[in-house]
Amino acid sequence: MTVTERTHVCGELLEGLIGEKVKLQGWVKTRRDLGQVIFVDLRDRSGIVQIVFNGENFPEALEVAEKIRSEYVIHVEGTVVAREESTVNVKIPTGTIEVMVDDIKILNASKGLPFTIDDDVEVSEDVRLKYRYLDLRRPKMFNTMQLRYKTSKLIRDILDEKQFMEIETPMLTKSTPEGARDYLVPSRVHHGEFYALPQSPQLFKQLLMVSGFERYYQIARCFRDEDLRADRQPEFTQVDIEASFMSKEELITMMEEMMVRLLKELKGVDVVKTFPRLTYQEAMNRFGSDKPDTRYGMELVDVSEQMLESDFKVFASTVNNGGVVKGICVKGIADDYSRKDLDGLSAVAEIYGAKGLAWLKIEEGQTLKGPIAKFFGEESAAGLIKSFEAEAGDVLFFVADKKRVAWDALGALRIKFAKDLNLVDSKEFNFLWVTEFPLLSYDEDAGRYTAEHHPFTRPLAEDESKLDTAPEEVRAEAYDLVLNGYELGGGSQRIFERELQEKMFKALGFSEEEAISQFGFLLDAFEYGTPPHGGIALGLDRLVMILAERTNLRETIAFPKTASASCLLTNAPSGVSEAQLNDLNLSIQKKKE
RNA sequence: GGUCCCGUGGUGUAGUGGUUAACAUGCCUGCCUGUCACGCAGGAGAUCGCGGGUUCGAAUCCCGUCGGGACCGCCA
Repeated sequence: MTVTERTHVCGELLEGLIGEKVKLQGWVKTRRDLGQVIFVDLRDRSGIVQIVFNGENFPEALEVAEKIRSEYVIHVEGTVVAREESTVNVKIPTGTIEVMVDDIKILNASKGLPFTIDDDVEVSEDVRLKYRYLDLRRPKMFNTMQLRYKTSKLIRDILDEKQFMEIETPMLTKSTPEGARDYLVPSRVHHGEFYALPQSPQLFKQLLMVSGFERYYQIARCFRDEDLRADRQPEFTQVDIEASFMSKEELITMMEEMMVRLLKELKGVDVVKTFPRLTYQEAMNRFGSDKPDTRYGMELVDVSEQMLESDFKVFASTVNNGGVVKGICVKGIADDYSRKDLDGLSAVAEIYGAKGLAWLKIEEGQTLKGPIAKFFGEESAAGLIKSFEAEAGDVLFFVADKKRVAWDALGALRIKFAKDLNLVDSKEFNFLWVTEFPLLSYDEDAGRYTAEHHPFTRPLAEDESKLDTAPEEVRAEAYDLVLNGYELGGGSQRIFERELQEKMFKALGFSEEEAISQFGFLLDAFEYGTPPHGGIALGLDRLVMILAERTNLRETIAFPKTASASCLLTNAPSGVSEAQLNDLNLSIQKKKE
């Protein structure tokens, strides 16, 4: 037979076509061989249709059909026929019809598969990644990739409506200090010199503002050579946005509108039009996180005051030495957690540097139970119960330590309980903004201040004067967009005056020469009429991950890296030839022991 | 750099000191004209990631190593 193009796709074949001759191409999903009749579920991107080979009518076609196996790609020609009522398959949309095949050609055979192409089959992730091209055949993966495409398409449409222009920026760019470790690319032309892959298009997008584009965006690939996490890949995609003459409020409103539309059009979910805002301090104090998940309660309560006079010396002395005592109340778990279970939770707190995790069970009649209960008299027990709004059956957990440790440990414990107790509704989408981040934080190892966001972030106007005197008190005009406990994106108003930018570099411990050699081009640009500007960058992979209700970034990336940053499909990274190294004047040192 | 979990036919699991290494599914062969996770009968397929140690004896215990995963550090 001569193979010509297909006339229809599998998922579209409906009753209206009964009696018509059709040509189909696709993959064999399953084959059911009953001897003189063979049924095949033929799959293409659009769906599945049952095709039938009947030895009575078309013995030659049946003979070929006997040879086909799962995932063979075939071309078939036949007639659409209605199924008898008793043989209708209600599980598939095309279940009322089938195609009686009169001719078939095998276009490409398939070896035995490493795993079945089916959403319900559990396969370990290393096998999936090695055969990613087969993994992506699974409908769930196809749907996620489609969701990703629809997300970026909709974002482009929205930004286009608002007069934003997508402009590409270099992938081979300059390595700069600050921030994450760079991926370096050696230069062949310039002996001993390197490009860096961009950690973000930050500097270029600011320069585009100087150039007068006013509204820029880019769906940009970014690279950071740091260790991976479930929600962190070494290369990832940012929706990078920058606008001139746009206030923080205008930008926030625009982003809120964008998120509302994404949720509505992609998930059919209505979310509140104005997102709650928390200052950094408030987020940390209430949730122990700068990206809090507000779909559940268990907020942190500070009981430092109450513990000043406590008989429990560990708590009292911590507060007297400038530390804090903070706690959370977990509702109704007293009967389900044994003393051993509760003691075991200390390990969670200890990861974050806490020396321990104290707990108290609340019993009927406002009494406390637990190893430290004896330190709390009737009055202080009542005080604690009131502070936590606790009831009988609840358990209180306390961390007494430096503020940072108490935040981190209790914040993590809160997340753990939400997960263990199944308090999280994956159909709920809670956006919020976190504002007033500290501009700088002191890095003990480096012995200097580093930028909390990045060195181009504008300090809040009222804090600007403290840049020289009390750098750690300066707040940034920055805003993080948080969704369900994930940092979706971060943005800020930028410094656009040379003088202020120089001041900022100075606060970061740069000498004048260093600032000029690293960022001189930016400082120079700021002297040629730079508009006030600001912007934001959204993590597209994370956004899609949450929309797809997944908890792992690899599920939203077609060809992701493993936790050790390798690609199991291509085996990258890998060695290169001597000739390649010679071109670059590079040699490989022995590994340090 | 660190802590923890996992590694057993193609795939997913069971087996925690002596088993013929079990089960499901997939694969192969045969039979079957209405199946749709087809069914029935039979068959092949695993030196238990790798190396070393303990032991009369190791898939099982110990050490190392490699690979996968989660987290801490790191991630402007």
